[in-house]
Amino acid sequence: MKQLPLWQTPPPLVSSPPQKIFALADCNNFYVECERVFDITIKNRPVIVLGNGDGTVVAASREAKSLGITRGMPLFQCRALVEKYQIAVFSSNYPLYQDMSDRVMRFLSRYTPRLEVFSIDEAYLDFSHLSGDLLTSSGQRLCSQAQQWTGISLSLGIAPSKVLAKLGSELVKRHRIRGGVFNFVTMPTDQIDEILSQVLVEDLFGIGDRLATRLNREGILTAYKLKYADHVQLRNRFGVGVQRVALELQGISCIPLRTQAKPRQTMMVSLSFGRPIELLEEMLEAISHYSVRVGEKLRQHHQQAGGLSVFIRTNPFDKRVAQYANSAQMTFALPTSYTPDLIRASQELVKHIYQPGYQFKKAGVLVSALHPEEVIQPDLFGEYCWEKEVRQAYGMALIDLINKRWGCDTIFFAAQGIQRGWLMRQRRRSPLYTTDWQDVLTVT
DNA sequence: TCTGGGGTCCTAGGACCC
DNA sequence: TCTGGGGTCCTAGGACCC
Repeated sequence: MKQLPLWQTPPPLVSSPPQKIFALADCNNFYVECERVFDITIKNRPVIVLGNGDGTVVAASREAKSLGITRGMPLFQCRALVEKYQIAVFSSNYPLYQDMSDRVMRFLSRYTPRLEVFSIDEAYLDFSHLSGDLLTSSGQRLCSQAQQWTGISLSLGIAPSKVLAKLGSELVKRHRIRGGVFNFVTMPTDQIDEILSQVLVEDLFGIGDRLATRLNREGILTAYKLKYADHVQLRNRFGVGVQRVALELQGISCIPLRTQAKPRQTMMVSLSFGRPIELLEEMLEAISHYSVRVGEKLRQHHQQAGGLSVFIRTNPFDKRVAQYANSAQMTFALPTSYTPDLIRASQELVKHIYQPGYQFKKAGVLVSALHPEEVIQPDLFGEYCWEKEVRQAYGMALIDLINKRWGCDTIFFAAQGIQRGWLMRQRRRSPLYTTDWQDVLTVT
């Protein structure tokens, strides 16, 4: 007879576990609002913010959206609108946005210690400790205080799952709900279903264009249809992601709150050039320049890279020129964040994939297999040398310090080039109001 | 003339091992 | 002559997110 183990699995809980409650705090038109906090002349004007290289719109104010401008639209397509309606145009100012984001997140963390910073302008909060009748009022207080303390307005969705919470915050924006809160938790099921039947699947978090098209072909057009579709079928035909979304729509939480930031697995610097590059020499400069940026990022996060890859490509939108794209990767014998190592590696890789006669528009350097820098894994063949490691780390720290104090590229590597005619454009960036003493606003 | 940058997760397929 | 099956790891590519 089979012997029972000494320990027994505890019997299942009779009562169901306490309900989880998520709140998604989403900053409204975040980049635009960041600009508006420091420039009152654009409070009521339409505003757009352009992506790196000033090529496309990455954020648009409500006024700009109502004129027909959408996220992702190339600037040249809306230039006429910009002039006609005197739209204020900004290059993106990431140091400013990141700093404002940090302020918002610090503010949110006063409301709950269990907070997941999901993106630069969104965070999930654990609201499970609040009783049902307090959810909406607490949320409203949070929104008005955020506006007051940080200058940024929020949309808050409260629900038993992340997908529903996200949808709630979208509904706040779509219907301009006063108080800034949409609460699914205390809502009866038939009312939720009524709302879900008016939401298209492509508007759900986790369902992009491709999946939406495939789901539509199967007759699943609305969130309501997805919620009540057969899970096993969903999983087999569309993957586990879609199944999870369906369960989350039922209020069954499948995507947990991640309060501990997962260490990054990759880091990338990839930018379009201000003008196309043809010469290998220029490509080597650009790729070296990107490698320097990657090195700074690695050291800032106290990480070292075990692998590195580079890619180069022509402009896929330009049908008149010959197209070419390629990438190459390598592994370091020892993980490194030492810039000369990164430059050497990426230059070697680029030499392998570069082809003359093409007009290159974009390139990138990606580091992978990241390790925390304090973990050292000496290699089998004794290449590791502690003194050398310390000397290199010291050198890099010094360069980083100087560049931080006196400005980016006060000290730079010759490989980065001096003219840098290929650098991306960024003509309309606002001042670094919060991260550079020289740009602090003065009131007179 | 001019079309973003930086990530994550999942899946399928191949290599390898026992 | 007959030549397995299952697990794990890695990688590339696809899909998604903001």
